[in-house]
Order: sequence, then structure tokens, then C-alpha cells
Amino acid sequence: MPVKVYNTMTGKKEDFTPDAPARVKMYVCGPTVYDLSHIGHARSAVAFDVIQRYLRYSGYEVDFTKNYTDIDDKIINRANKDGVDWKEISERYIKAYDEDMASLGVEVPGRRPRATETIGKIIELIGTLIGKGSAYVMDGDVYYSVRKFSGYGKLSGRNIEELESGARVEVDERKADPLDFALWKKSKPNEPSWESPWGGGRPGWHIECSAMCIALLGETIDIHGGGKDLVFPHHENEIAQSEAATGKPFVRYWLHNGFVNIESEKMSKSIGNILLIRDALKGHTPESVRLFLLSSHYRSPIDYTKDSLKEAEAKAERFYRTLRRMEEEWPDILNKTTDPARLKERLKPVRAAMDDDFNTAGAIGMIFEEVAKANRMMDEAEKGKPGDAFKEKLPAVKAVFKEAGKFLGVFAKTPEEYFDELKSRARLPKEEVERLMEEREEARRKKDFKKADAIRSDLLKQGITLEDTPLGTKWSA
RNA sequence: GGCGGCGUACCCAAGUGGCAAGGGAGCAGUCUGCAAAACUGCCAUCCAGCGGUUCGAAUCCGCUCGCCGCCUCCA
Repeated sequence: MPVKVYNTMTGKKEDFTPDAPARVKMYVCGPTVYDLSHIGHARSAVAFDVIQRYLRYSGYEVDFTKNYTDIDDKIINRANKDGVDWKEISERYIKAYDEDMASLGVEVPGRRPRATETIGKIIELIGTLIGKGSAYVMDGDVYYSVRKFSGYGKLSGRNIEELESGARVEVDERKADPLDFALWKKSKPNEPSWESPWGGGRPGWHIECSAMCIALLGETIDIHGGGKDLVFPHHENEIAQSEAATGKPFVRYWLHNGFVNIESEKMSKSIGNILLIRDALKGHTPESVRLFLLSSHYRSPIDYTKDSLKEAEAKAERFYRTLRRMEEEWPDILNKTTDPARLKERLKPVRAAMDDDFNTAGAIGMIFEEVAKANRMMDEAEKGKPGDAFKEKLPAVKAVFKEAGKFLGVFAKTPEEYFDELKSRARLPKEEVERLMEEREEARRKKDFKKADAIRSDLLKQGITLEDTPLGTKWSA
């Protein structure tokens, strides 16, 4: 069964087959590094992380590239505002981005090119475009001639006439046509500048992605991804530049992720409702943030509300509590290895969901069906003698969890790791909690339930929940 | 105005032709000293509305209503 992917270019789900068998060339537009990353960056990164992981899981070798846009007007503005060198800004926020992504379990892409490391290729590409008559020089700037490219608008479903009539007031009068966009921007004094045949300047935003893509992955790549907002004009322009330069199809499958809204509103600096990844992680486990992002299909908009991360966290806890129960109550049975054929069979519903345009929400639903089944089986087994079927099935469930964890990047921790994460944010030190629990245990032994309950409710006020189990009392924050 | 998307229970959310996954919340029960957790049962005869196609539609087509995104930097 081939993986099906929704291709923005055709507006349809298509069977995915890479150009070269078993090898996928994949490029995702990375961040412009001028500020801390927000939950929207996290969504894009997590979505393509899962896509990349799942393709590899499905047997493809994935050449995964994600760039950093480390030179741009916004970076220069930020540097001026902070009174530091632009390089310091880009370095600072590349580091911050990497940290945020690591905390969300996003795997490091195989290649992470920076625009400023690709200047040579960019200049070369612009030169080619000028040579072919697709671009023109105007007083130190270079512009791309949109009208020369007959396919312009094919990705975003626009045509030149519509764009023309809808064009906003054009500030830059030097352009021959309002639709044209900058490939190379002449630098002003005291601005970062690279030498080029057209004088000192810096690359425009769109050209860097074309250059990095072509330089690192080749003239035709399999998958190009990014946020929905990049469809127009960024990706449309990338197609125009790349195809005009190479004469070959640029991208075979275009994938775009949906937005994260905050309380039904678009995140924006002007509304002031930006949710930084760091802030989201303050009150919640990274696992629950990732689970929240994967609980909707990657192309749908998701709405962040004050309860959504709590719900995701409840979900994560349900999973790890079940896994902990399995491991603690049935350690011997769980050690059994599961027959690969059997595992494949059990994994089918999860894979069917993933094969259908990376339907992580559906796959997670299937995982929770397994969770419910596992609990039911264990309840049953506790009542009588665990049968042979149980001894086969329980390890199989765990094996399914393990496999799904590989491509979802959630459900992959040990319960201890997960609950330690939770405990680490408790308001009381671990030792204090354990002392109080011991005190309560003593009271319970003496049947002084009044005292025992008082300790429990005091701890609850501190955000600590106690749970008495046959294997002793457990706590979580 | 142009282009695109969405509308599934109290909330979140899968499902795109064959009798509505999953999670959260809620209610009742089993278990427990009591809780918690877990389990069981209940919780959409119905998928914005109205028509149409079909043996059969939440799923296809048309219209209506509502919401949102892109068209300017943006994940």
C-alpha cells in the first residue's frame, strides 16, 4: 500500500512515489531567525518531523533538508533595535530554535543550510535567470520578470490578470511590473552586504530556497513543505525561479500545514496573542504539547484554548498510566517478543491512518483503542488465571506502542521518564512529598483515616495527586 | 472582489458511498477504609440547512446560511 499525500499543486491526494526508488528528496522552509519561535513554528516542525519519520519508517531513505533564513529585513531591523550585529541575532535565534525543537522531540534534519552560506549558489542562479531573460537588473537590484514565466500562479490557483488587478500600491517604482519580485537587493550603507556582479547587496527571500534546494538536493525534488501561508507568494515564486532556471519541474509533491489559532483568532504580533513554545512548555510536558499538535490532521487549522493542552496532557497520562500498569503488573509476560507477522497485523489500522496523508489524529485514536483493550485484558486476567491468549496479546500491544512511537515521536518514553517530567514541576520537593506519604502510610496502618485523608487533601492543594495501588502509593504533579 | 478551506455530540477530533473511531467532561455501577486509577454501562437514529444522484450518503452534485485562511511580512 503506497502512502497517499495531499498535493497542493493538484488539490488531490495522490499515491506517493519518489523519483528515485526508495529515496526521497525533501525540503522544508525553515524559520527566519529574528525572534523566539511560537507554537505555529512548532506545528510545522512537528508535522514535517512526523512525515519525515514515517517515510523512513516505510522504508524510504529520506534526504531531509530544512533551512534557516539567516539574512532578511526582519533580522536587520531586530539587530538595529537591539543595537547588536545582525549576525548575533541570527546566531542567537538559531540556537533558540534548535533548543525548542529538541524539547519537542523534533529530529535534527539531515541538512540545515543557511542562506548566508549559500550566497555563491544564489548569485549563480540569479546570473542564470538574467542570462535567460527571466530577470533584469535595475540600479543594483535584480528583479524576476513574473510575466515571462507562463506557469505563474499554478500552485496557488491564481492568474496574472487577477493578481494585477488586486495588486496593492507599489512602493518600488523601479520594477518594470508591479508583480515582479526582488532576487537581489542592493544594500544601503551599514547593511550586511555581499559582493555580486550587480554590486553589493543581499539575496531576496524567495531565491535562497530555490538555490539551497537545487544545490543540495537537485533540480527536481520530491517533497517541498511549509506553512499554508507560504503557498503564495513564496512557493509560487520558488517555482517560477527554479523552473525558469533549470527548465525542469521543481517539486513533485507540495505539502502545506495548517495554522494554529489562539482562542479562534489568528496569532499575530499586533493582537499580541503569540504563544511561544517556551511559554507553552512552562505548564505542560513537551509530550502533551506534541500530542496536542498531532491530535488534529496536519492540514487542518487547530485552535489553541486554555483547556486544549490540559486535555492533551490528560491523554498522555492515560497512555503512560496504562503502560506503567502493564510493566509493573505483568513484567514477565511483557518480556516475550512478539512475532513480526503478528505485530504487522496489529499495526495495520495505525499504518492505514498514517498511509492516508499522515493522519496522525486517526493513528492516535487507534492507539487509544489498544490502550482500552490492554486495560480490559488486564482486568480480566487479574480475575482468574491469565490465559495463553493474554500472554500473547499483552506484549503485542506494547510492541504496537513502541512502533507507533518511532514515527509519531510520542508514546516513546518509559513511564518513569514521563512521570518524572511531571514530578519535576511539583511545588514541593520530592523528599518532602515522600516524607508526607510515609506519614500518611503510617496513619493508614493505624486506621487513622482522618489524618491520612488530611495529608492527601493537603498535597492535592499543592497540585500533587496520590493514588493507592496494590503495589503501593503513587504520586504525580 | 479573486482563490482556497471548513461546519460531526457539552468540548476537542477521526471518518469522504454501505448501518457514526478516539480523547476530555458528565451521570450510574464494580473495585477501594474513603478516594484516585482502571473497567462496565449511559451520553450524535444522526453528521449546519434545503434539494438532487444512488439499492444505499456525514461522505458525490446544486443551492442557502455561518465561520476561517490567502491575495502584504508571516509556520
